[in-house]
Parts: sequence; structure tokens; C-alpha cells
Amino acid sequence: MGRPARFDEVAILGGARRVSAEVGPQKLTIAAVAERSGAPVGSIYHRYASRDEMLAELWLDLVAVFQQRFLALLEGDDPLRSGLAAVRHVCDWVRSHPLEARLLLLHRREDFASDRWPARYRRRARALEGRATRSLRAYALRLVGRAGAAELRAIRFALVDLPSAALRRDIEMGASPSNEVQRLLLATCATALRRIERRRASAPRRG
Amino acid sequence: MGRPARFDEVAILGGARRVSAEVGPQKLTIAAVAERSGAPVGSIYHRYASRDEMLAELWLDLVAVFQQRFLALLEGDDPLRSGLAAVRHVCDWVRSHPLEARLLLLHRREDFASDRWPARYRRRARALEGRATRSLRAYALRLVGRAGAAELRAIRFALVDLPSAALRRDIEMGASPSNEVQRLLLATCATALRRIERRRASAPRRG
DNA sequence: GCCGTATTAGAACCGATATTCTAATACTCG
DNA sequence: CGAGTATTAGAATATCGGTTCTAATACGGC
Repeated sequence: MGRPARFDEVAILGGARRVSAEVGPQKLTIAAVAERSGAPVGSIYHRYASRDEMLAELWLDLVAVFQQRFLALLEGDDPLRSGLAAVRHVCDWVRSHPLEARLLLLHRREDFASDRWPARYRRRARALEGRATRSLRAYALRLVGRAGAAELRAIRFALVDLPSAALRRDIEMGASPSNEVQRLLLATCATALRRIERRRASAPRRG
Repeated sequence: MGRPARFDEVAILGGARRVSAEVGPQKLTIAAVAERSGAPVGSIYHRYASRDEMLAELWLDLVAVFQQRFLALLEGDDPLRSGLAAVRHVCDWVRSHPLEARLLLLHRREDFASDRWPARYRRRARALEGRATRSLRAYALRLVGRAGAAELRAIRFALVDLPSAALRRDIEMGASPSNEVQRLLLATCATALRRIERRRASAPRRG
């Protein structure tokens, strides 16, 4: 079955993650990944057709792993409580995965996608996106009783945008999110969610 | 006095802004700026010593212009009211300057500073940073009665991070911020500011 | 009109970096 | 052991894009 591999995808992506976290995905060079992971460039190209594919893989893996737990936490009975649990989990995760947090919260998808992705990656991205949207829609339904565009946007704001906004500064400085920031964030999320919830009563269900 | 200029800084930076807004500052190429502004590369290098300096100039101008109005609005008598006025102004500005908004709210300083800036730019950046910090400190003093690190951070969250988080999605899609998003943002900022204000009573002034 | 100078113009150069290529290796299977 | 193959290894290549350079140009002042 051929020569056994000294450097597999795990090792290579590990190096790529470290390099990306340090200099940013856009400035990641294959040479740097080679140095960091120990693998020669030949081995890297043996696994990945191109730098772009490697970065796509890196990003999609990251999103998938993070999203999984986050969305799972959203499924509890009490929407307010589970929403806050999810946000709290983001804080914890940022503390326990500082490297991955840099990648996920300090960059956008496009920073990892140089031009246009090949179909395979676009498909995976769409799938992840779809899963998130479905979960958030379900969450909106439990919280407000409806899940139109407006509700979805509001929920996204409260559960996704707020956390990344609050945590960004600390992450940038390479620090763990302070308890203070976490408290402020959770309080803000709670009020936002309650504000959204209040629509249940005030506006009639559509259709 | 020599040949009159066909392409001055205004024209060149204009092209650079458009290109940056489209492909992002990191992928901005001199050739693209030349094409967009009509100026030949020679003329660009006649004005700017390097791509880095051009981008630095672009970014610093942008920040200076935006910051000026924003901070001015913060100076009103009633802190809560002026804070919200400032945030409202951000929304308006994003609507009236979609191109500049992309640059300012979708990117970070480092995206414009390839490696290390020459001293002149570092100085200007520090000056802008200092002005902002001073204004926010003064604002904190009016709102909470004190302006320690914690208050500053909370104010930054409410007045800077929240707006950019709320507006980012619309800006990314090239859309104007919807009234709905604006309402949600203002409501959230208001509660955040009130929450911060409440500390005035609950915790004693330091020193 | 002529001179000096700031500017235009774009071709040539050069370094950095992704990608390819060729050769050597180290295993497994028969 | 020998064939076959996946992998390592890194040197060679190709390309892209920033920067430099040389020549031409257009204007103000004398």
C-alpha cells in the first residue's frame, strides 16, 4: 500500500491553522505551512490540489465543528435559557480554543476563499449555511412563534452578531474574554431576546 | 511650475477606494487602481512612495472623516440622547456612503497596513486613536461619572461594536441598513447605555 | 519662443510565492 | 526477496504584481 505517511491531513491542517491564526489566512504561504507542520511542500500538494482547497477545507472544518455544538445547545425547551446557554458556550469556546477563535471570529469566509470555490466546497458551505438557517428558524419559531425574514434577522443579531462583536476586541489582543465582557454580552443578549420574544404577543401570527 | 497634473491625490485615492471596496484592500493591485482612476502607474508612484503608503493614507483619511462627526455628536448635554444620536448617525452615514462604509466596517486596520507602517502613519494613527479614546472617556465621565478601563470598554461595546455588528450583514450584501435593523440596533444600544449608566448609582466613584 | 520642472506614460525589472516535476524512499503484498 | 505504490523531498519553473526607469509632454515664467 505504499510508503506510510509521515504527515497526514491532520498534521498539515494543524500547521495551516497555526499559520493562519498568526498572519491571517490571506497571507498564509505554503512555505510557512511546510515549516510549521514539518511537511515538505510536495507532501502538502500531495494532499491538497491547491492552497485554495487547503484553506477551504480548513475553514469548513472549523465552521462545522463549532456550529455543531452551538446549534445543539439552541434546542433546549426554554428558548431564552438555551439561547443564553449557546452564547455562554461561545465564550467558553473562545477561551478553550483561542487559535480557532481567531480564525472563526476575526475573519470572514471570503478571507479563506481566494476567488470562487470549486463546486464541492460551495456545496459543503451551502449545506452548513442551510443547517444553521434551519436551526435558527426553528429557534425563532419557539421564541416568537414565527420565523419570517425579520425574526431570523433579529435572532441572528442577538445570537451571532452580538457575541462576535463583544468578543472581537479581546480576541484581537490575544486575550481571553474577561468576565466583565461576558457579563455585558449575556445581559445584552438577554434583553435582545426578550425584546424579540415580546413580538409574539404584540403582532399576530402570519397566515 | 511644471506640467499640470491630470491626476491628483483625490482622483487616485478615489480609484483606490473603489477598488478596495470591491475586492478588499488586501487584494488591491496598483494596476487595478491605475485602471479605475485612469492614472498610469507612474503617476500613482509619483504621488505615493508605495502601495502601503497609499493604503495607509486611504484608511487614515477615512477614519478621520468618519470619526470627526461621530465624536462631535457625542458631546451633547444628555449623554443617553447624544449616544443614540451618534449611533443613528452611523446608520445614516452607512446609507449615504455605502462605499466608505464597506471599507470602514468590513475591514480592520491591519488589512490596510501590510507590515509595519512608517513612523508618520503610526503617529497619525496614534493621534486618531487618542482623540477617540479621549472623547469616549469624556463621554463615560458624563454618563457614569467615571472613566476607568471597565467603563471605557462598556462604552466602546455600546457605541462602536454594537453598530458595526448590527450593520455588517447588510453592508456585506451591498444593501442599505433596513429600518428594522436600525430600530433593533438603537433599542439595544439604549438598553446597553442605560445599563452602564446604572453603575453610577450602584458603585461608588473610585479615588 | 525657450527653459526648467512637475507630470504622464508605460515598458522593463525583480522578488515572492504557488505549483510542478523528478528522483529517492519505505512500506505492503505476493 | 521483488514489484508496486503512496509518500517524501526539495529543486526548478511560472506567474503575478510591486517598483523602477527612461523618455516624452505640457505648462508657467522669463
